[in-house]
Amino acid sequence: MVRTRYAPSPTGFMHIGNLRTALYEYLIAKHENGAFILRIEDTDQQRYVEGAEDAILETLRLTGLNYDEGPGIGGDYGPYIQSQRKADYLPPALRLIESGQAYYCFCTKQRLSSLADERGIMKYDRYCLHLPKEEIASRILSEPYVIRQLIPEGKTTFHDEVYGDITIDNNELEDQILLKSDGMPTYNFANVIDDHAMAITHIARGCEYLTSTPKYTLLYEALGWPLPRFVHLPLLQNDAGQKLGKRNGAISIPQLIDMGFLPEAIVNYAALLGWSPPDNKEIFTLDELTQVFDATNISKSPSTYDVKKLTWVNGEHVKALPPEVFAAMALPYLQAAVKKPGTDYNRLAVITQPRVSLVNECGELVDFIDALPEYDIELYTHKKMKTNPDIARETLKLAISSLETLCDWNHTAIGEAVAIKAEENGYTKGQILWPLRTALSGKPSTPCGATEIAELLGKDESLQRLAIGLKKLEV
RNA sequence: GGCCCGUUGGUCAAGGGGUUAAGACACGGCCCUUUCACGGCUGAAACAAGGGUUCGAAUCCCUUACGGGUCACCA
Repeated sequence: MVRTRYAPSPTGFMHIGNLRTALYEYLIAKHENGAFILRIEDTDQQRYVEGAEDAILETLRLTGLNYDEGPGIGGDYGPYIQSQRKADYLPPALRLIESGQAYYCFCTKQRLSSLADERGIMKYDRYCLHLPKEEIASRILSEPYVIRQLIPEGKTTFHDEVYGDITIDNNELEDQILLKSDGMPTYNFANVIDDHAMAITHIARGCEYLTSTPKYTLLYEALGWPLPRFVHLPLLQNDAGQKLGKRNGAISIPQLIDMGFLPEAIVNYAALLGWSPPDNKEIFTLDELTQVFDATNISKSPSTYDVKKLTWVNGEHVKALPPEVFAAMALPYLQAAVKKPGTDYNRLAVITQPRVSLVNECGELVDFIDALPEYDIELYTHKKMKTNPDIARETLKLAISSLETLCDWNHTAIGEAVAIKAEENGYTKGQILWPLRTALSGKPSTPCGATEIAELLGKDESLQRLAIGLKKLEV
C-alpha cells in the first residue's frame, strides 16, 4: 500500500510551494488508493510559532487535501506530532553507537564554530570519535552531549523518481548530529525514524533536499531498513528567481483565498507548477487530478509562480461553478455594490458570473446601478458603431421620446421601441444603442447590453439618466 | 568556494536522434456581438554558447556561461 506524508514544521503559514508539495504527496497516495498522512515536525522548540499548526491544518482543510492519519484524527501509527514521539528516537541512536556507526560528541558550540572557514562553512573534525569508553561513560553523566552518525568512506548513490540516479562523495557529508543536546532528534534523524515507523513508501519534497538525501540513505542502510522512494520536486521561484518562501514574497493560501481565489483553482494551478498531463489538459478538479496524476511527468526545472495564469485558472473554475453556488458567493459583493431597494441579486449574479475571474470582482461590474458615475462625453464616440457625441445627441433625443411613452418596461420592448425610432430617422441600431448604454451606465463597458440595463434601472431612473446624458451633450 | 541540480517564447510547458519545435497564460489583429466578456480564427514570440558523436542533434557526450540549491545542536 502506498503511504505518503506531508511533514511540515509549525513555523509559519503554507504558501503555494508548500501546498504543491502536500498536493503531490496527496496525489501520489490517492492515485493508488493509498494513505496520505500528516505529521507535524516540531523538534525545534526555538522556532515553534504559536498558531502555525492550526494554520496548516486549516489550509489543508480549505483545499480539500484531507489526510487519512494525523493530528486530530489519529491512526494506527500515531502519535503524529514528533515532540510526542521523543522516546522513539534514543533507542535507534544507541543501536547505531553499539554497532560503531554513531558516537557521542561533547564538543561545545564555541569549539565547533572555531572550525568554520572564512565563509562560515565547517565540517566536524571528529574530535570526539575516539574518546575512551570510560571517559564517555563519566562525561555523559555531567556534560551535555550530542550523538553523531559516523559517515563511512566512499560514495553514495540513490535513485530519485524525478532526477534519476544521483551520486555524492561521502566526504562531502559531515558526521551529522542525530540527537541534539536537548534530547530531541534532528530533522533528518526524526524523519528517517518516523517514516520507517509509519511505513511511508514515497517521500516527496522540494529538491533543496537533494544533496542531503545521501545522509538519509546512509541512515537507512546503517539501521538496516528498506529505502522509501524519493520524489524530489523542482523548486518554485519568485520573479527574482529565488526560491519561493515566506521571506521572498510568497503569500499564504488563506490570503489568496481572501483575495478571491477559489481553493480548487489554487490547487489546480499548484498542480500545474512542475507537472503536466500527457494530453496537456489544464483545468482539473482535485478528483480529476487524482485520476491522472503521475509522478513521472514531473519536470526537473524550476518554475515561476505567475498570478496571471492563476487568475485565468480561477476564472475557469468560477465559470464552472453551479449558478446558485456562485450567487451565494457573490451576494455579499453585489450587496455592497448595489443597495437599491428591490434589486434582484440573483439576476446580477447570472449576469456577472461569466464575466469575472475573481468572485469579488462582480461588485464593480454593477456598481453603476446605484449611482451614475461621472463620465466624459468622449465615451459616446465609437468607431465601429459609427457614433460620436453629435450623433448621440440626436439619437438620445429619439430614445427619450420613444421610451417616455413605453408602458411595458422590459428589455425586448425597449429594444424594439428604440430600434424602430432609429430606423425611422435614418440611424442604425448601433447608433442609438451605444449612446443609450453609455448614458445609462456612464461606463465604457458593462456586463450586459443597453436594453437590459434600462430594464434593470427601471423607467424613471433610465429616463433621468438619459436626460443627464443629453444635457452633457448639449453643453 | 566545494558539491548537487537545472537552462525550449515574457510566464507555464510538450517533445528524449529526422517535427513547418505543440498547446496554455499574457499581448496584438480579425470575426461574432447593440457594449464588455465568452467563443472562433490569426499574429508576434523560444531550443544559453561553443565543440564533438552522427547522414542527421532541442534531443546523446564534453566544455563554458548563467541561474538555483546545499554545505547548522533549522526544517
